[in-house]
Amino acid sequence: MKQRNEYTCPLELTHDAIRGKWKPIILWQLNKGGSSLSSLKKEIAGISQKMLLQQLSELAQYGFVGKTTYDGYPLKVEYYLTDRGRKIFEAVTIMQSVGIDMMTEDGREDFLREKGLL
Amino acid sequence: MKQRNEYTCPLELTHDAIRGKWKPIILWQLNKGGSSLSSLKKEIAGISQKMLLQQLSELAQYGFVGKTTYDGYPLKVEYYLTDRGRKIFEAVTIMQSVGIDMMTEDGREDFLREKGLL
DNA sequence: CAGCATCCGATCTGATACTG
DNA sequence: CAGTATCAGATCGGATGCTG
Repeated sequence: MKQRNEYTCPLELTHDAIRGKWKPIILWQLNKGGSSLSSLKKEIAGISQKMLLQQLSELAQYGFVGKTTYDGYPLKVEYYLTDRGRKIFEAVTIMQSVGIDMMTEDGREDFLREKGLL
Repeated sequence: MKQRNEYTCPLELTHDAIRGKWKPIILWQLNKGGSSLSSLKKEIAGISQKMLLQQLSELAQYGFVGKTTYDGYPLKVEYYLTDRGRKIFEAVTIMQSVGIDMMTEDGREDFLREKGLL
């Protein structure tokens, strides 16, 4: 993910931080509890391992996600939301609720049909 | 802005809706009150007219932004936040606060310096 | 002042194959 | 199971010039 060279306000920074296609869903899943790479992959339909790892590491860079690696075989790793991750998750919650709003609003059937939601 | 062909959850829909580089800042500005194209352009440093118009119209498609056109010359148009826009703005507020968090947290100077924030 | 069209380089994403 | 590398197509964003 490319970031700006310069930020004029904090909002831009956070926006960059959750820009990726899968980030909100990853945060959503992680909020349910720590998870391994493979479980996340199962839970998030359509994501590739590359994308999952890439976006996880970006979320980690911004301090939204933490990671615990356990020794031994088979390899085991757990990803989890940090405090900051839980805070940004509040925004994700609002997004979810607005999304439900859009999906259920009357008079927008065409719009939704277009998007494959109906 | 390209959207998915199919959504598996409302969250994805909303995420797509605010994905663009300038959308959160536009929402932020509009929350201060209705505004014309040219004022927005002045208020948002670095945005081009094309991007501004494009993202405004996408925000309008999702029902976050409304638009009033007045007759006569010179042309006059006012963009404003809808109710739904004000709701998604709550998420933007959280993003702003998390951004401030990241900017002011101790021990991350290097990270922030990298991003041109210090 | 508001808005549209086009061209082009920068980025993002996904598929695939490979390593510890 | 976890993670990395690479390559190609799709998308995005910015500059510029034109219209009502």
